[in-house]
Amino acid sequence: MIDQNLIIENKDLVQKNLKLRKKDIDLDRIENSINGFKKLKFELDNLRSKKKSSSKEFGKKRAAKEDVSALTKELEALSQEIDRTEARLDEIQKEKNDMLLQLPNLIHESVPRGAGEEDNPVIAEYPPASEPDEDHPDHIDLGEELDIIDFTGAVELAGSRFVLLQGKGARLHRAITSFMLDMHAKAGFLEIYPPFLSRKEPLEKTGQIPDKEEDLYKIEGEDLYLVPTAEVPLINYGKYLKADHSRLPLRMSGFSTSFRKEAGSYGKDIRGMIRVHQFDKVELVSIVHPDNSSEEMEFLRNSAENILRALELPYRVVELCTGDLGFTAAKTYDLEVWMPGQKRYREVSSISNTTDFQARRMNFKFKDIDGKKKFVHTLNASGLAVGRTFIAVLENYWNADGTISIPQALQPYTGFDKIGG
RNA sequence: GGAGGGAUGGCUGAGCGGUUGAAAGCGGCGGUCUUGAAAACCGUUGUGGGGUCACACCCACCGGGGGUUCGAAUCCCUCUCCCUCCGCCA
Repeated sequence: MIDQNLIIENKDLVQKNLKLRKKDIDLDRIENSINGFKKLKFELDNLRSKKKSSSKEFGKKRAAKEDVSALTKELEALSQEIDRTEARLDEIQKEKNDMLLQLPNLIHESVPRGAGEEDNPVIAEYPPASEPDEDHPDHIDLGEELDIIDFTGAVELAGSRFVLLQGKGARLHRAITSFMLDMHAKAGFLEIYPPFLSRKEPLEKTGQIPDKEEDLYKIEGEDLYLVPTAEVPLINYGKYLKADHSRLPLRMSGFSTSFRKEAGSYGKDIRGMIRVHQFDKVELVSIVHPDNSSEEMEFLRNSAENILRALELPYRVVELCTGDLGFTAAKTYDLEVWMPGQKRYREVSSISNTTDFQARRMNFKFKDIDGKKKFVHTLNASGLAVGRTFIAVLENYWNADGTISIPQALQPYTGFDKIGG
């Protein structure tokens, strides 16, 4: 949520932002709604004030055994008027809040202009040493040949867009998770193992609801959803920890299996384990002083890149342009790993600064050194998506003899240095 | 699953129909004292909204929602969550 006063005081800025995001939202309507709300709130407060003092007077009069019938009538009438005004205010407030929740975050001024994905500039590139081989096998071929991925078995159990790993495949996948968590722990992130189910409220606070509600799995008959990312429990947990300036930045790493319906991506990446309903991800989250969020974003980016560097995987860094930026983000970098089997780069991490957008939604403030309460800034980064990293290892470490080498850094975790052969 | 008990400010915990936004203690902040610190003493200290250049001031909030009443933290209903005991269980 953005500051509602911005709509009144700096409507041009908000309007420009919407234009950059190609969103068509009627700001005048929101402005009217805000003003209407304020006016009615003022009226209501005055009525309540009157009632309060009259009620006190009533108490005194009755104690003094004075006649109270005129006052009773007056108060009854006042109460009725207050009820009516409250009802109207509730309505207008709900309407106002609904509209405000539809507004995306303000874009950071450093973000490049562009219409969509195709305009995202590549800002750093560490390409593979050699040219891609035309008939390089992909993870689907490799997984089946080496008997470490069973796609049809997974379909039998859970349907399409699920995957089942076995033997060394399952162990490599687990090793990647442990490796990542250890790296981040060494860098000072507080490791968190969160619940994989979440009540609705935390999802609203971090902005998945309503923006991405159709992508969430809901537990029938209960107020519980499967989390689409550990960002939800981690950021919300950050607030629970009650930050003050001496504890910032608060850096957490969290593992969670993530569940997404992938609604709206029918036909996209249907083969393989690139886009599945259930995937593991190590997430990084920072809660910081508002002055430091840009700097922190670079720190998170570096933390995520460290994993790719340690695994010696080719990758590039892309910055999302204005037209491709997510709802809550002021600025986003994507890390894309090279997948020689697909002959293209694929996203393994998304690093976003959501500035005070989530903080406002959840009323997440900290006590600054001057004693004032201010909104924190929140950031999140994948560090990294485990399944896609697994794919990248298979495809990049494939040898011409059909085997797959294990990256040096992972060998202490897998206990073997090779799959197949 | 069965039987009870509870939810009050950063924390502990009083209040159980009117002047209580809420005692007291702890913690936090400021000060006196001290070479410095501790202790002691004095003062101060909830959140959100409206309002203001900033104050002042006004309103709301005692787990959520609803009700009774002129008036509710206090009474009634309901939901949620937590705790204790028993059963079951990775």
